[in-house]
Amino acid sequence: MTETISYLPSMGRLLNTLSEAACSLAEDYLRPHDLSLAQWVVLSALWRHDGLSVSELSDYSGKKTAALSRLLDRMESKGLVRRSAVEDDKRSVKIHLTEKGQGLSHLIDMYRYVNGILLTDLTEEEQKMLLPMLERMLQSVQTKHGKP
Amino acid sequence: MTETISYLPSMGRLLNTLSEAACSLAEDYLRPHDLSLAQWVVLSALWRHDGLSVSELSDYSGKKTAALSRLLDRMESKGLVRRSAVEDDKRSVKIHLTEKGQGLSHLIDMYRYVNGILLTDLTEEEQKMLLPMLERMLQSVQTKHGKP
DNA sequence: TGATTTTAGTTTACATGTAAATTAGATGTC
DNA sequence: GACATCTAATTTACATGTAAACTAAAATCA
Repeated sequence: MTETISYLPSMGRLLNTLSEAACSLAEDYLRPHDLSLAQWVVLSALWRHDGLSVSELSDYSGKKTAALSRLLDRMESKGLVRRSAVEDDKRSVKIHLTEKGQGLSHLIDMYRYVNGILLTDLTEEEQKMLLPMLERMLQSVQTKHGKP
Repeated sequence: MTETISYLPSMGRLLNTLSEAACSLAEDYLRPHDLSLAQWVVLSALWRHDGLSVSELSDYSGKKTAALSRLLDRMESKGLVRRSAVEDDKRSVKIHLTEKGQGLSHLIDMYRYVNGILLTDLTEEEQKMLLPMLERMLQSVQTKHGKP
């Protein structure tokens, strides 16, 4: 590799790179605990509110139920969660933490670690502005995609 | 689903959601042209500078060569690009656009479409601040991950 | 020059995401 | 009550990303 190729600033590209870097940081943090970020997201929902259904987990995590199905398979065979039937509705499945899953609940603060690093070099003022800006951007995009 | 579950604001989560939403928008844009975003990223490098090696493509796109190898397989069988040997270095492989690949070069401006939507609801002033803020965040994260 | 180390690319194994089809169980309407 | 429709979850097929092993070729160096 000799020269770096310059390209026009793409906000999407930057957001994507930044997001992936933040995810890598989270994965680094979780790796010693043999947990993936995807699994952490599920656990973080259950730590706050055990016994959610798959659909509720989907709403919370933004993952499709198809993705969750398989993810939960792995988490179940790792002994992190347990599926249970619902009396009233035989289609529905509730997900419960096992002791092992509950035992990792101190990791609920992982995102603070990532937050801290992300915001290291921003002034107080910038930090205050950032969240609403990102939320407005998300709104704009979601309006164009799926929820118009 | 009855109640929405509230959770503390995680910058990583927000960035991730935003990034994924922006990617979905890009995929929507590209779908009619039978192109994935990953493929577009490769093509966008080649449109600017045809005949890059796999390593150079990796540097440009941020993708690992392992990921590129298979991606290029698919793009090759779709007739978008062509691999060619390098005289001086038999290990190296250069990637060239085919006519079909070249013919899609008007899509190089796709990211402007996404940029436009992302920035719709930000003031001029906010837009000016955003890029440097995101770049500083990226710097902070990369310092902690892999490039310290 | 011959052995060792680096480098470029590929391959393999696995985790994850999406879309579309499938299954089983509710619901609604006549 | 019977049939049509909707819903919850799963399954399947496929694209993509990572890490680690592998291959072949170049570069280093003793």
